[in-house]
Amino acid sequence: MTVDDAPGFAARGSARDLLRLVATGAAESRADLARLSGLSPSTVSQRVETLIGDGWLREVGEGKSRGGRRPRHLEIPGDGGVIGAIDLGAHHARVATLDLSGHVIASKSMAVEVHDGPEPVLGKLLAAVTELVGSGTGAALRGIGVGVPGPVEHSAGRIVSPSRMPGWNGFDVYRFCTDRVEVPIAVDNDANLMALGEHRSARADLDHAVYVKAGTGIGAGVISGGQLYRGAQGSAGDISHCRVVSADPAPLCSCGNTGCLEAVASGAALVQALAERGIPVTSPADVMRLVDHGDPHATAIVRSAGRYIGEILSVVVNFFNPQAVFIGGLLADCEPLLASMRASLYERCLPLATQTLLIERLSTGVDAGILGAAQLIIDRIIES
Amino acid sequence: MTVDDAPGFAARGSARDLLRLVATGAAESRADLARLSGLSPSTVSQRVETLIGDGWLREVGEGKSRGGRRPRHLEIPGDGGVIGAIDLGAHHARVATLDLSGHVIASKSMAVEVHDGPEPVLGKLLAAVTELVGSGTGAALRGIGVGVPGPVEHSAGRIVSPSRMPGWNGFDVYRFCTDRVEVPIAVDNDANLMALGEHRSARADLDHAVYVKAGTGIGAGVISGGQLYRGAQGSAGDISHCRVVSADPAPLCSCGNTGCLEAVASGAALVQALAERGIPVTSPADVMRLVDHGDPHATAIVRSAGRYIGEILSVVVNFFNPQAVFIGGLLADCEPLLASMRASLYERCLPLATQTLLIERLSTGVDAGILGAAQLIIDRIIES
DNA sequence: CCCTCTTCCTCCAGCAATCGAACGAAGTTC
DNA sequence: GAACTTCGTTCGATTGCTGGAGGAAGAGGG
Repeated sequence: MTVDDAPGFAARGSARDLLRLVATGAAESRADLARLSGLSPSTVSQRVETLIGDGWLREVGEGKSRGGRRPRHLEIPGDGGVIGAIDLGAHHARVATLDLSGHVIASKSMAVEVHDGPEPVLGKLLAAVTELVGSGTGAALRGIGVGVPGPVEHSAGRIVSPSRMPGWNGFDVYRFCTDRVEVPIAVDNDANLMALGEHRSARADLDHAVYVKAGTGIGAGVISGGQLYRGAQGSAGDISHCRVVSADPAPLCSCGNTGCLEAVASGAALVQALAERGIPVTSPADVMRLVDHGDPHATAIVRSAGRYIGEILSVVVNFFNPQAVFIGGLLADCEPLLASMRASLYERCLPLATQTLLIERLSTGVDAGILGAAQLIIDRIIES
Repeated sequence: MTVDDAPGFAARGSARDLLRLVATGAAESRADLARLSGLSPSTVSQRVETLIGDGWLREVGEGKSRGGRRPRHLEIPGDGGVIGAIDLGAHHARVATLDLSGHVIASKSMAVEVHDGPEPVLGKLLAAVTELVGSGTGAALRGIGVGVPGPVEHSAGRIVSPSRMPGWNGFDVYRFCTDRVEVPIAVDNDANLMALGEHRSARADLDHAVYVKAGTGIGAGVISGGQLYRGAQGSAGDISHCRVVSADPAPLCSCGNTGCLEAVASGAALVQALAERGIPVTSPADVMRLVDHGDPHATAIVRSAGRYIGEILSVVVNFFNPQAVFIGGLLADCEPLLASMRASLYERCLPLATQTLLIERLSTGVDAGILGAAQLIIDRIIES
């Protein structure tokens, strides 16, 4: 009512927040930090002092005067350590090293098959990360963030009943990694990491947003109150098995139900549907290529996928009333899909919920997942 | 990762929280408060002192010894003031007075028709509240909480594009009330207030829960992180116009779309559907009576309503992953509806999301709305 | 060149919230 | 009646922050 509603800004001012302001380039000096964080100059000064003492920040030269004393530039030291990131997909993975400000130093995509099972896949990826670290400047590895394409019990780092990861059920990714590498490990769902990465790196001003990952599978990550929202069991955002087609004959899903979103709109589903019509595709990337070449069947099927995703998202948008919906993953690059998803959302949501709703592609693209993985580690190691 | 995830408890310890512990009967002494709030005994003592000074608490006699010194009982004074509450429905309203601990002193149901327009309806209800206050102990009125069956811009107290409240669009309920009564006024959606009331009064331990109100219309309130979640525009929880039936011919909704949840599962929709089959019903209450009497048509239609609600809720549960789903409103008393809603949820949700999910009727019943209205006012006036 | 004004940053006193430890008050138990 | 519990208060100590004074360093005007 009128007066004293919560200000909407999350409480900015923790050591993490100050660091992020420097990392994103929003602040370059103590004065900047004071202005942006709302803290008093004295508080900022003393916080910065401890951050410098702990190696999180460094003074480096001076900036331009704005009519008075020159500000002393702050930056996050490049030699303060590197963070490893793994973003595992169904058919390929992306590994990277990032600096403490969350910027990518080196990255690499590689073909892996999730159904080869956890040990060989994770072993290969950990090796790739250590190789990237080794070929770098020699800065110490501070931790590794891991994203996997299935439900993760985040607090334990274990995989729980994934439908697209045969052989991974109950596998303890956290333990597997900590047994092999002696640094902090954080494991989460790929969609959650995508959400975290895009949010922190591109639109940290949003309080409530939904990030849909449409690749071989379909998932979503949720930001609520400026933070990653996980829900009661940590499965929040998992819209892959929402039923979208009630008519028979509805496609059978790997989860045993029929008409799941994943069974009609995921990359895997599109491949299967086209293959059944005799069109030779073996991967979602093939489908995207066909669409780019103007193949009518592929375009039609991609359009309907967008409609289906929009159908489920319309419920999500009405219920959650976010400020923005982002779409990422392989299928996000496909204009027809985005268009039909938008149409479906605008058609079926409350006008109140869509009047200022942003519906966009990820701005961080394929890097979102590894950016999020790094953020997870930064959050972990920054306090103490 | 294993270790330092957030504790899940919301920060307990504000003056509000202490008061609530006393109000709900969970704590009766300073020692209880210290144990339950996690604060140190000294902090509790001094907080309690100021609360007593401000008239929010009172010492009253001593309790039984538990092997040592007897605790001094604390209670919320009955003469500290009363709170007015209005819970407006489409065809009837409930007004009440409550004490500062949020317990109902007196309540009254009355027939009103929302389509008579805002001035006459609100005028009548405000009069009813002041009458209830007048017939009480003479304690001062501290504020009035108002719930209305449509979207409310909570920060302004104004109604925005309600589909079931002709003539109310844009009406400033807040101003109308403050112009007539010189006490704090708080306005919110009826489903939000139902959620707030049930959560605070019955299950304040839940962090994430969804409260569905199924009456003449259909709405939902959301608790996230122990707090009422409103979303970006304040329309969170509004699932009434989610499309649920893709088959033709889908019923036309008052919003102009077809197949909305409200058009197939609300009380109004059930009345219309039965009337079209020549069964003489004029209100949702009639439908409930028919179901109680075992009328097969009414039971069948109520079952399908439960299934439709469950269908939308399954998306909500997958996405939001709450600990509990509660159902309230007139239709909630109907066992077949609850049963088919449960079936639909269990069938279509991730096992992970439903394995510990509570699906229940409101425990505070018809009072939930006025309980929530009082909580809104308590929140407003308690600080200062 | 000097004086004034601005900006950046630090130092210091002080406030507010909380805690821990010590202690007094009041009871129970054996 | 001595020992042990429980309840509540008092009294520093700590923590986190703020505001103000003021020093450092520069811009600009006469």
